[in-house]
Amino acid sequence: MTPPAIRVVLADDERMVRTALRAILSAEPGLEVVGEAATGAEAVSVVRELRPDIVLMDVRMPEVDGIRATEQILATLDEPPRVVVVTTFENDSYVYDALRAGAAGFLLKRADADALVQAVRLVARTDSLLFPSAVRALAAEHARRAPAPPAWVSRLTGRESEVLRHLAEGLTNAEIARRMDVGPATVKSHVAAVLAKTGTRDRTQAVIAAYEAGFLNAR
Amino acid sequence: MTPPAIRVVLADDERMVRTALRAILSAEPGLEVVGEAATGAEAVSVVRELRPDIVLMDVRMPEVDGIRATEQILATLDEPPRVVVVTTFENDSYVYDALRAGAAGFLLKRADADALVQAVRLVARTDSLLFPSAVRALAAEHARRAPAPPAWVSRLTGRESEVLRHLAEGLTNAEIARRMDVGPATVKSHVAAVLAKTGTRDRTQAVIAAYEAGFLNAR
DNA sequence: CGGCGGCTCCCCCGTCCGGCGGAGGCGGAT
DNA sequence: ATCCGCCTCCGCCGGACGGGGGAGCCGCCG
Repeated sequence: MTPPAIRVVLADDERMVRTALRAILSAEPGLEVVGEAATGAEAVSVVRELRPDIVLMDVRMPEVDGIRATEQILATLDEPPRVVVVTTFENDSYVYDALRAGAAGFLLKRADADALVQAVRLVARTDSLLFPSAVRALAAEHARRAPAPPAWVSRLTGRESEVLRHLAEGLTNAEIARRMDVGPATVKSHVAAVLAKTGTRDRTQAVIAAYEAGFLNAR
Repeated sequence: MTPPAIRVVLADDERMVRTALRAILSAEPGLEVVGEAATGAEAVSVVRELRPDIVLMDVRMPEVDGIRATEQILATLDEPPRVVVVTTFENDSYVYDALRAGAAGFLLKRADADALVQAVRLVARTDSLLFPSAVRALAAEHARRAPAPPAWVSRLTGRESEVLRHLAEGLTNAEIARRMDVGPATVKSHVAAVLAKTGTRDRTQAVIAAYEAGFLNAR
């Protein structure tokens, strides 16, 4: 006796993509595409009705995006399906959001058919295991989450950077002077330079700029 | 003609674990365990010599941990193997480090044999795709990475919270007063209260405290 | 009804800060 | 040899800030 088929719902706003996915998955024994959706909202209702085992969810969709749809599905259903988020990737930082939304997997559209099938089977079967280079890209991306370190960062001289770090510790000029073993006047100069280069008007704004720029994480 | 077997190296400091993994993997057609290592350093040299397709790498190992070993392997070899990091999980934030090190996959020790095999095959074959609830746990963990919002957060009154947010925008008291449509004196009072409750001495330190506490993300 | 906490505002005072306009030294690039 | 960037300091000034000590008003709760 064959085990019950893995029931899959496809959510993607492009018909061609759905067709392609359906073709690939339907050709597989043990896999059954039971429904499709073209928007996030539709995905939610379709899933609610059909109760599939797996949802292949595109990130970019009209009305409600894939991430929100995933959230809603996982939040409102008792035994939610495993949601696999699908993306073209490229400039996507969606990966992280997908994770947070509770996605069970992540799939690149350029993955070959074989990998796709394998992935679906895997996700359907287990709640444990592995992830991919896609996520590595995420990690990098996340590290890059200050991808455009504002120009001023590179313009700060060594001393100015030191001063800014100390500012971000909440030190007064006098304290910074002691720590850096220079006169208070010098610190004032450096602070002034930092303010000018960061385009801020006082130490508080400079500290904010430092935080926002991820300046404090850069080692 | 059968395709060449996927060549696997096991790196784990516990012999029993290696034995178990070997037993599982060797039983699979198309998989071949070609080597073992008990330390990170050993793993690096074994991999260098045997050039496997896949390395199952324990995180916790003597001398050099799995993360570093992974880094070294990926950095020093031309065609490095896919490294799958293995962990017992539990309190691990290793996941993230593993990612950064360039691991191609992540595997829980409690994964069943079937999933393990599947995972190895998958990683061997593709460079694309998916990851697991293990990573979801990571995401949660990462989100929880400010698990103890300092006590003062809850003590701030509504107005004080508003003021703190405005401070974190780099506004002066006068500007805050205008935005909140109150007198400057009132803002001074609130600021004083914020400083007292946050245990800081000036607005800059208060802003730092707000950032460190994740106060600004809390909606 | 009497606290009590939160919000609003007041004055005074000393300090810190940031803007302005310098200046000297030093090392590397031109 | 000269210039330029960086680091080091100086004085002066006005305004912003933070501390201290109030005060009146409201709404809630016992």
